[in-house]
Amino acid sequence: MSKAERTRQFIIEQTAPVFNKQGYAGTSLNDLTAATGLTKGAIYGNFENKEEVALAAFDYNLGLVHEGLRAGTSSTAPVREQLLAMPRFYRQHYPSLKQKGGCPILNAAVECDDAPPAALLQRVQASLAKWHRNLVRLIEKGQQTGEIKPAADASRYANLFIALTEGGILVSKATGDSTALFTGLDHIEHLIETELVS
Amino acid sequence: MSKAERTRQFIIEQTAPVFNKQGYAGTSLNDLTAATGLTKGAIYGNFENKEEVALAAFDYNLGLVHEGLRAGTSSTAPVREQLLAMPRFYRQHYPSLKQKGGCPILNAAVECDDAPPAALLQRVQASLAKWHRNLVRLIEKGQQTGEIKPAADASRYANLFIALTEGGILVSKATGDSTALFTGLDHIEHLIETELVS
DNA sequence: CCAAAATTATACCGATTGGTATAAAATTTT
DNA sequence: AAAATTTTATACCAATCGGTATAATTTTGG
Repeated sequence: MSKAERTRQFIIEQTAPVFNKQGYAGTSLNDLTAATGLTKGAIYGNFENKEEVALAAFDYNLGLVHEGLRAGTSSTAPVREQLLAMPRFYRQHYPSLKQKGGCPILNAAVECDDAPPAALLQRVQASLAKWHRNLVRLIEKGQQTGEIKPAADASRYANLFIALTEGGILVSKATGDSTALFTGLDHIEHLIETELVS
Repeated sequence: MSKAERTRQFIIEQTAPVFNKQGYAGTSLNDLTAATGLTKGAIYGNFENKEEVALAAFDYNLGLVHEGLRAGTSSTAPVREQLLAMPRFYRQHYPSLKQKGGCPILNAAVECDDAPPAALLQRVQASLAKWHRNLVRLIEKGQQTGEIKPAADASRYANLFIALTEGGILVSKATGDSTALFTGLDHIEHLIETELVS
């Protein structure tokens, strides 16, 4: 790992929460130098422009969530357990997520769904599609093994789980009260237990 | 209505969708003059500063939604009908809302939950609290009249309805596919019919 | 219609924006 | 350790930022 690669990683790690909190357009180069203690020269020696730092920071922020979600369960565990791992993760790690600026998909989606950069919107769309796809695959796998009711509409439940999670994070973050999120997570667990698990 | 009052209202109406799309910090004075065809002099003759325009634009955007919600039902109608009016409103008016930049509460909440202006965050918190309070009051009113099951936790359902709506708007706006929102609205209606109405 | 007042346009301000050229410093290779 | 290369710091650029002072223009009241 060369010096430049280490510096590049350092810049990403230090600026990622700043981008997540202030937005990708709302974060200035001054913010980046302040967060890293480096100068513009160091930043522009490792990145083409500000957008490239922003995109790398988004990937990093998303990776943290993805990693935490994956760490909560095993792909060999019962489907019920794998499904319940998602609300459990957000319940346990919401304080940490909140401290880092909240859900990166949520923040980035609002920022770029009506304005550039298009590259950020593409990442948001890809991550939402992946999240949905993973939930659908998991539910359908459970239907094949008989763990999940065969009549359940996998795509519908995936949409509900994502909306309840993101909507809950939004409200809880804005109000400073985690009740809204936890109520949504409770409901996700309730749906898993009563409408999905056979 | 004086000339200045008309101009002030004109500025608000013309810039409100721009603020909602580009954000309140992300909209420049240049954007305001471009959207109105006026000059800085006209804008600063009617507003103290950019933040005052932004706050007025948020109030206007919120008022449009509030007005549409209120127009969909009567306070003398059955509680079931009043509750169902909310998902029905979002189902019917989502294209129009999307065109104007989406839900103003959602957009403003993400922008100001980790950064100034504090005045915008206060408005977001107040509007979320009001939305929640209205739902709770409506459900509890239904419980007093026997229209709603007495055991139902009003606050919990209010949280679920808000999260499902906001989360659905977020995902649908980002993906360009209204399915996510409509699935959430379906579920709200389902909860009203099966768990609230007695 | 005229004069006083209110409203809008123009020109400008310092500060900050993203970005670059180049020099200094640190790393890597020999 | 010296030389070659890479990496970082400094100084600067034009453009844009929010905001203001003042002049030109409209409205408004008499």
